[in-house]
Amino acid sequence: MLSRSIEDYIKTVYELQGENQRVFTKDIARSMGVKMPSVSGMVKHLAAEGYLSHKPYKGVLLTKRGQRIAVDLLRRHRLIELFLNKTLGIPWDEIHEDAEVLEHVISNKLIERIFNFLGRPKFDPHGHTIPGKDGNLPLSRGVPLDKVSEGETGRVVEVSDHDPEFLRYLTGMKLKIGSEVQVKERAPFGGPIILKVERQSLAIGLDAARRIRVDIKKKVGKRSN
Amino acid sequence: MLSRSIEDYIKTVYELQGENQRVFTKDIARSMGVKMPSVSGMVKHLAAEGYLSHKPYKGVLLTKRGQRIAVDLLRRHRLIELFLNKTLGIPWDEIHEDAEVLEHVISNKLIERIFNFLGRPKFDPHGHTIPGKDGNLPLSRGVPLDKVSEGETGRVVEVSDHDPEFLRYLTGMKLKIGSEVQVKERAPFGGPIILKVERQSLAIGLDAARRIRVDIKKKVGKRSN
DNA sequence: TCTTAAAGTTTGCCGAACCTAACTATTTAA
DNA sequence: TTAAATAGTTAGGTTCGGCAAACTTTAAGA
Repeated sequence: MLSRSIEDYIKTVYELQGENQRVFTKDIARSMGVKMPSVSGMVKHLAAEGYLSHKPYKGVLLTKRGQRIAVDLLRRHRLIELFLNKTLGIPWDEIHEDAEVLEHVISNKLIERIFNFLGRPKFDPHGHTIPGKDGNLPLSRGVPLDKVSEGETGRVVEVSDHDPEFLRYLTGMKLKIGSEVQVKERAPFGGPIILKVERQSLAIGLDAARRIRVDIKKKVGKRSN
Repeated sequence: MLSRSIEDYIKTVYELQGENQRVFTKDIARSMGVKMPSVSGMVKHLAAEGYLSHKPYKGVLLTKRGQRIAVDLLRRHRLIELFLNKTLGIPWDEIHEDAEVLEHVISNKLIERIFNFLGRPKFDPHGHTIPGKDGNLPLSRGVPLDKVSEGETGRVVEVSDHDPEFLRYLTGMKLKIGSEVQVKERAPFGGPIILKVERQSLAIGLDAARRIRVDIKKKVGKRSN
């Protein structure tokens, strides 16, 4: 049985490493709220156990074994979020912290019961894909909103879940999974993106737009490319 | 924040102390699966923190403060059991171990949400009363089945939840909360009790009978006492 | 190139919660 | 009443996960 702490380190590296970029001691320390020597020590341990590879002074990279643990945690996390949301009606900006704790302690048996109870779902309340029991993580749908060109219309399919403040901001603007949005205007020099949502006009910052993924609606009656 | 370990010690003392009898090092050690020196050490710590009083060589007793923590845990435990049973349909012989872990990590906010979701229930799936948020523990209903006289009829209202084997034994005999039972015969010298359940005759050992509480049905047309 | 700032590591320490071994108090029974 | 058995405690050690202080490596700029 892996300790809570070890699981958290692996998870943090997974989140920071993005598209397989090396992850540095300082970033792990900042993200976990511990000091660098603690990270150095744990990294050495995790490397010895084969969860990640470590080039001293050059950062770490998860091994297959480490990846698998991180993806399993992600499965747990997302199923727990969906479960809390569906049963207790806990809003999407409040489920993350509870799931953060529960993902480490809920038994596999319970997770599979939850999975079946929820009807073997594909997405969590933020629209994130739910990894399979086999460790397979389906690709995200859609594209980041900040990549969408003027005039295009799409449906919100996924939003970043780490910052509750951001989720409340979305809620305040009536943006949710499934909302239809049209990009009316993209201000230059990193300026806001002007959206049309439910006949309302709405300005949204670039940082926020990057955290929203939309499925572009194919224009009918016009061929693209 | 109390550690998992501290909460478990307090809970164990609570369970062992019954009607305010002193609890001994050996019993705590056996019940928790640790060695006696670990208990001595922790007891000293818990006494210093005011959770229990300790007379060396003479056992411990929870203080008001300790009692309160134990009862809060009991509330959490029972609400979690009921929640898992109601939502996921987990049978009564399997909910205990999950609840055992979850009671330590689920936030108060989540517990109160669960409480409301369940309709502010009074009993868990084993018929145990659920303590209030204020630390008030309602009395158990009914009387132990081994105290019921021959000829009397009652309804099962509560069963002990610690031994899954026992719960499966009850399930196998179609005994559940709400079952109507009549004591047909009580064998002498600690022999079995013969019950009538759903027109079936059924022999049940004294140890089992002690773990079942029934609400005696007042005989109509006859005055008692 | 050389110096300095930043990042990373090593060393040695701490507290929590466990352990074994050795010692002490209490209870029991000869 | 006293010896042995049982229960409890103390002393000292381990592992885990964290820390500060001191040192090393790498990167950046003069």
